[in-house]
Amino acid sequence: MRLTERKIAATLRQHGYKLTPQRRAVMRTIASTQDHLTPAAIYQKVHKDHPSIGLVTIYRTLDILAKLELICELHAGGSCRSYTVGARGHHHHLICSNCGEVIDFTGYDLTQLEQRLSRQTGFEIEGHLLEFIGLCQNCQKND
Amino acid sequence: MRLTERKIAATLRQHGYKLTPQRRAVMRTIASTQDHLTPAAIYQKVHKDHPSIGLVTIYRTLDILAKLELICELHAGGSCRSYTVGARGHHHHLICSNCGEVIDFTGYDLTQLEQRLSRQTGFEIEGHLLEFIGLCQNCQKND
DNA sequence: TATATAAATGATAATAATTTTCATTTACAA
DNA sequence: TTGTAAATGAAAATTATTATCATTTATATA
Repeated sequence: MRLTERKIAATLRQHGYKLTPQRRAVMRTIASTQDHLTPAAIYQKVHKDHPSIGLVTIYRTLDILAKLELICELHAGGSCRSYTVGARGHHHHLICSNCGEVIDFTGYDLTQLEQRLSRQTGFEIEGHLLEFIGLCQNCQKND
Repeated sequence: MRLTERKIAATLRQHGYKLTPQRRAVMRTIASTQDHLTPAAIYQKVHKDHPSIGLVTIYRTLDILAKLELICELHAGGSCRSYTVGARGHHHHLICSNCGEVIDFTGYDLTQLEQRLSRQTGFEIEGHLLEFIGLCQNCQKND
């Protein structure tokens, strides 16, 4: 099922958010493409039709839509990074969203999936990022 | 096999990078903990013993170590995000590191792994991030 | 339909993270 | 020992994001 502007509007209402022209514009822009857009790119597109809309409103709207899971977020390198020694061999991360604790885990192999994707898309795959986000035991208690 | 300072030094040399006291200090700091550290955190730690070292050098050193795959990078929300309509149901991303094209793929289920991790670590898992990075067909040609 | 009100907006400033520039210093090959 | 390319530090420039606050507006309800 394709995500429609109507669907987004309804969900906003359900959660008590107002339906403003600015939000409509952002929704329409995101729904109009399959591409992934950065906040700045969305701002530029929206700005053409609605020159008075502010970048801040874009950010606020994106936060809401992401919280309602109407849009999804991805990270493609760049900022917000942290580092650790690279445990030899493959490992992935489990990150506490509250305190930031990171647990490495091993023993999960994505080779097959990688081959499938490579075959299906023609991509030459260089690497991947697999992370789970959640609350660690400690932060669950102190909630 | 644990990553040692010696190992890091050798790899640097192999790739024609000089072994400076500043790089030693960064390496020693990263190798001394299992935690994941942000560039700023690494800077603070290094700064105690070597007050003259600059944050810029930390960034430069991290870039090199990451390129040589001696350390690994993770993204824990925050900046560097982009958005798309959330295709209903689960999907993950395949991102071209050159042109930024994003392909969504479905049909890969991480539920079992999630349950295993939850059992083993006590985490209450809220979500995950699975992305493959590579070169799309087009960018492979124009190389 | 008018209106009260909480929510949303835009402008601006503030903060944070990262990169660039460039003059100076330094590791190391010869 | 020395020449040279590479690395460094300081400072400024970019870029991304968030906070503040006075003004406007969507919408529930009278």
